[in-house]
Amino acid sequence: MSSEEMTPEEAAKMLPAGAALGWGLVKPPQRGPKREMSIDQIVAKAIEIADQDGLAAVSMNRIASALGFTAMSLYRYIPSKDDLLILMQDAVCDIPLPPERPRHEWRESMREYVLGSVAIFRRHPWYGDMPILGIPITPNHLRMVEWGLQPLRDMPLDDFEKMSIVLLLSGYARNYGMLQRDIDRAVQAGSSEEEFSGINYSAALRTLVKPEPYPNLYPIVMSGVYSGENEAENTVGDDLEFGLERMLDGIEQFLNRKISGGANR
Amino acid sequence: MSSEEMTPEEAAKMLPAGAALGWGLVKPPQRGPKREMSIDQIVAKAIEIADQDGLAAVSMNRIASALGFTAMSLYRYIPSKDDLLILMQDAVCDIPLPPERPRHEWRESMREYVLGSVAIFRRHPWYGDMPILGIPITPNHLRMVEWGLQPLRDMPLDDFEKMSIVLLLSGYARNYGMLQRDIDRAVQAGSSEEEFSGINYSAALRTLVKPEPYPNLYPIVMSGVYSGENEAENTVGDDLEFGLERMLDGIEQFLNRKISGGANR
DNA sequence: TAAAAGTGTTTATCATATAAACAGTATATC
DNA sequence: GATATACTGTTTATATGATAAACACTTTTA
Repeated sequence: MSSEEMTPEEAAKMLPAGAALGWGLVKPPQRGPKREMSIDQIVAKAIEIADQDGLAAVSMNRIASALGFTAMSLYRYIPSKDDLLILMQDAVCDIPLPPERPRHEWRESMREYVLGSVAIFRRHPWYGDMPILGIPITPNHLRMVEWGLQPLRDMPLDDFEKMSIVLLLSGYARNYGMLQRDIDRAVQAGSSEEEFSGINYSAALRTLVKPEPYPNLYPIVMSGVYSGENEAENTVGDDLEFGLERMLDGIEQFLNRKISGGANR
Repeated sequence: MSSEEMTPEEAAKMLPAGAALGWGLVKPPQRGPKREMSIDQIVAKAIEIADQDGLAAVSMNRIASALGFTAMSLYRYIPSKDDLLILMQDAVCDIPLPPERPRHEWRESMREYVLGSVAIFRRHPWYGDMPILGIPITPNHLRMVEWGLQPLRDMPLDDFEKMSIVLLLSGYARNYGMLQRDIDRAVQAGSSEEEFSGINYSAALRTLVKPEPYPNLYPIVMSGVYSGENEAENTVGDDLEFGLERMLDGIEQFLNRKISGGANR
């Protein structure tokens, strides 16, 4: 409601420290000894550790040690671990947007957006483990939202509808990204030897899932489809693509109804 | 591949302890002193604490203290905290399925399923904070999958297609449930006094999001739609419903194509 | 009537985040 | 140029977590 101006410095105070850092709103100190590290360096190392050993392995100690310093030294750069996590999240969203396409290729644009989002989850398996604290507020993360909005630019949609669609697609990307990550993990684990012992629960499920309280699930467990065994015979091909095309179809239908002017209920 | 029989006892060994407990595959001990607690009691208390103070507040100590025991006593019932989390997750999925509807009301059935799933996230805000470890393998959680499959029973779909659709809908429910939870949290926080200070970042975003790298996002931030300010004027009404109807439209179109026998590409 | 299995407790260990105090260093102002 | 100031990275300490090990006591089984 208030439309007063606001300086970036004031804005910084209203954001979590991690977000303020991400926006470059915290000026590096002028006096004192020269810094031996940098925020970027710390974040990069944290991401490296998370990529390799998971989010749980990211401790202040581990990061600092890997850089040759003590845990406490990190607090001279980043006020808390939560802020570090915000910075990590934002950092992996720093990917270049593809060139804009003509309006009629909006479906392909959206596919690009969703696939681009999913790629983050695959590249950084821990990304999906990060708690969602709220709407995106960091620069690169917001650029992902910008990406999602781009294909909708010249569509006959108001702001609410555009956001709803981006929400739908980004949510889908998140879901699918996490699924994909789980599959990657299972493949990694399975390729060793425990494929049949611990990770793969299908044998146990076949014993436990009875037609009794699970009439619809039962045949799917028995056929091995539930636990993703015979992927070779998968008629759907790619779950990502299947769901995505369904959603794009639904969106297209909504657009058509809007354009032809009918009530959209 | 192997289609040998398997006893429930053998199945139990292949599952995480929490899942085995959930299936009732761990027989209570025969000898020794009478137990003063029960697994159900522990899980119920853990859920109570999580509902009230969030998942982070759930510590073995806190649960045990609330029950009048020491932290270590819990380990006589549940082997690890991870297993407790599995049990919590399964417990809140213990909701009765609604009566089955005739085939032609499949859209309404799916709405019920999605809304039912979303309700779990609202009732138990911590539910969305639980890491997804893999496909559902606990009894109540699997009953939710069963619920999602139910409307598809007599549809001309193979197992892969059915699972893809349930995956799509359950993912959507999860996403929307977490969004709804975030809104609930913001409302709770905002109703006190910090509505304008910390939680609400819209003022800061208006300063930081420039037309420059954010041409499409910029107007949406400026109009206040991005941060969900003027919900009163929201044309979409309910984000949940909007996205859900788009998805159902997409699914319906897929079904129609399938029925009319055409190639679905 | 043991022996065995299991109870809840106490004590101890090992991470973890981070506060506080410290000795040294670069800059800004006089 | 001197010195106060704002830093630096480190050391030390605290608090909070999960959980292992050893304990004394209690039921049931043989």
